[in-house]
Amino acid sequence: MSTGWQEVQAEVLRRIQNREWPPGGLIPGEVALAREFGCARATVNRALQALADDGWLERRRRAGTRVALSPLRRAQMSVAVLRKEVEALGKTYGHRLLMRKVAGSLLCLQTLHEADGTPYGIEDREIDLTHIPAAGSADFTILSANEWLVQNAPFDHGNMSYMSEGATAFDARHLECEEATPLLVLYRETFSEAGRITRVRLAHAPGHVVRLQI
Amino acid sequence: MSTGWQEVQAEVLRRIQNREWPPGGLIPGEVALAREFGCARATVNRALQALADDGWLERRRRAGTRVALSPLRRAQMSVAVLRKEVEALGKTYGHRLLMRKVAGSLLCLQTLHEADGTPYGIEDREIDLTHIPAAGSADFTILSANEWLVQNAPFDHGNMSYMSEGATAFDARHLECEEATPLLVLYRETFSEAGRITRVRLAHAPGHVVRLQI
DNA sequence: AATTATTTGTGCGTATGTATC
DNA sequence: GGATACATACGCACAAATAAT
Repeated sequence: MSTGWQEVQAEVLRRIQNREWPPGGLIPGEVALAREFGCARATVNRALQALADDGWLERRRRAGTRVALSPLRRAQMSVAVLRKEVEALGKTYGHRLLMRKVAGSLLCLQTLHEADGTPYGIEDREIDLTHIPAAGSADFTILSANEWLVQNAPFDHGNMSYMSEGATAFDARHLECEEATPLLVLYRETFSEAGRITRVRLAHAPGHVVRLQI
Repeated sequence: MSTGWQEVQAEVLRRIQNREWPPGGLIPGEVALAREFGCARATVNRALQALADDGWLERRRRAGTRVALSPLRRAQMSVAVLRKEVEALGKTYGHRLLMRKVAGSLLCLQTLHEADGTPYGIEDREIDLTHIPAAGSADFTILSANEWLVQNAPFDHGNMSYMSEGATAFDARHLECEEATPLLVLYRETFSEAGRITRVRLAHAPGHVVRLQI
């Protein structure tokens, strides 16, 4: 057994997956494992730490390290830059600013996103100009608001929701589908310390799929 | 400045978010930061490592550490155990096995999931008995197939897709909605080394929302 | 209820490896 | 090849949490 923490991690993971160490079971302490693997305790610690971060182990001082009861697997989803999403499909991205108006401190935008010239999604967005004043003078016909904000308005936290909705008349007109066609719709809000930066509703074209690896 | 790696991490993250260290920019080396923070280089290393894991930094030997160009924020989504999902809403979970049949080496199951007695989702699943023979004799009326598999069939990898579909006649009957009502539908496949363990289609009740924090 | 023993958490200093400029 | 910066190892020490007594 060589002495890298990644190798220790791999071996421990193997034992978990092979049920040599069953879910809920206590595994040997760090010193014992270090002895077994012929490495320093810090190396074992690094490996177990990483496995705990990934949800395979649950560690508590004095209580020891247990194999997680339900090794919850997680999928990661990034906050999409639609241009990259489209280009990843091998298609040409385009977008058109359909509407821009200011209502009080809110900048309201409607943008149609296209892939190879066909509608990809229709976006309805509000940006708070008190928090992002630069947005008032940005030219969203060049860089879409979606991409401009990712680059220029770093956020603290936010939330996303996916829902299934029937196409509204507005959706149907721009996505070139029948009204009430089932659409995958994304809502997203992002916040800085000061408050909400932007809120967006993005209705994807019919048949759109959100894929995740787990 | 105290000397914990978490504090170093917090301070570095603050500088990234405040643009004191702009995207794409090179940040000071580990030794310099260790000097500044008055701690060991290993402590700085731990902090930067963690930030790199979270996508804030990109590190390359000899090239130094840079602030990620697009600090892509990621949302995590766990592979749902529906019972926990329902209970997290403060509702009572229930499930009913509607159909069980064996076709060749495939075990086919249909399960209705309920929250407080109302339909939550309708699941259509195939399990490969050659890979998970124990599934053939499991009683899925007690523990749902969803939960049984999470506990008994650890998987290597898999994929999930979310789509928007109109309710089929089958969906509509069990979810107590009109046909063609827009539904959020989840498809998931999981694999072990040997091959595909299970494939599932889960149609959520109308109005279902998938929420993610970012 | 207080004490002790055990286990993980995390720090330090140091040494060496390794990729890359 | 040499210099540089990160990657990761080692051994040690002490802190913090908590199970066991």
